[in-house]
Amino acid sequence: MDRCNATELLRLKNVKVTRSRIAILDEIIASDNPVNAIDLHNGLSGQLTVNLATVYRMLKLFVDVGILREAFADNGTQYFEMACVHNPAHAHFQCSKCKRIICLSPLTFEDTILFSEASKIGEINEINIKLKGICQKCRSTA
Amino acid sequence: MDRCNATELLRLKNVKVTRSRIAILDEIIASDNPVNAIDLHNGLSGQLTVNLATVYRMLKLFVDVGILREAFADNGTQYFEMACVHNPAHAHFQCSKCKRIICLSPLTFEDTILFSEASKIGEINEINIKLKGICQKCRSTA
DNA sequence: ATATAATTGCGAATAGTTTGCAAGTAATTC
DNA sequence: GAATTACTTGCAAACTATTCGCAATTATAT
Repeated sequence: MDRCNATELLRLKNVKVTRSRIAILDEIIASDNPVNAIDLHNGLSGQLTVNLATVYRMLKLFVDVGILREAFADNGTQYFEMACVHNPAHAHFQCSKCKRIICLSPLTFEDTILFSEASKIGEINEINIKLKGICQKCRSTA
Repeated sequence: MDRCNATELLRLKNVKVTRSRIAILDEIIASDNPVNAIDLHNGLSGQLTVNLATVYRMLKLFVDVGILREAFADNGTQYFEMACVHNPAHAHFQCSKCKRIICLSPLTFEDTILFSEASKIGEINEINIKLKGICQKCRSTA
């Protein structure tokens, strides 16, 4: 799977390139699933440490400049994912039992027909779809 | 628009019928938009007062027994709506500027084709779609 | 009417997130 | 390469939404 380069991406978006930002953004780029602030904060490997408040500030900044999108909220926690060309918009499935998140295939043009009504109401620039249920594993284990 | 009767609904779901529950449920039934705990707490008219913690407990209970569904989360706040026959599942549009929420038309059978992939992953029992953008009003005002 | 079990109010706790401010650091200019 | 400037960061405290324990209250079954 192709991934973005953190430094290039930051530079491209005209935000200052700092050690901390690269470290956090690298984590997000490397993750196959949406991430939250606390995981990112804990997930820092090795010597570098980034304050949790700073992580939150980064997440907000990254969303503002279009590096990230908010994937979904789970139980009052915000999850984010890359908003780059390598990660087109898609729905998420969450198992209510094991809480596991699965990213579904990118939304297709046909899918967006679903939103024709909404496009009459306004200009859509964010689509958020979350499906909840019981995954196969949990179903067979039950 | 047809609406449920709070007392009947509570009885039907086998949960105890109390003054407080009726008051809160009545508010939700009467609302044309998803509601949150604090609005419900503030929205109590007249003499009856229900503790905020109790409102949260009710919301959780009502979701558990299937009276309510979680409509969406906005900025860390949960919004709920009736899950009865009068209010079939539907997507929500939110204007990022004026924050107004608009309920879209009920999801159709065709819409659910979108979820065929997910149904291979597990049994879906909750669908959550939120669209964000700028509504016509805000666009013309800008 | 009484008994029983569930519900509620209250206060305090918790979790996630935001903010102010002083100190630190990246990028710019000389 | 050092000085300047504006942006970033750490820290501690504030804030918001939500949850919890416990004692007092209340709905239903007897």
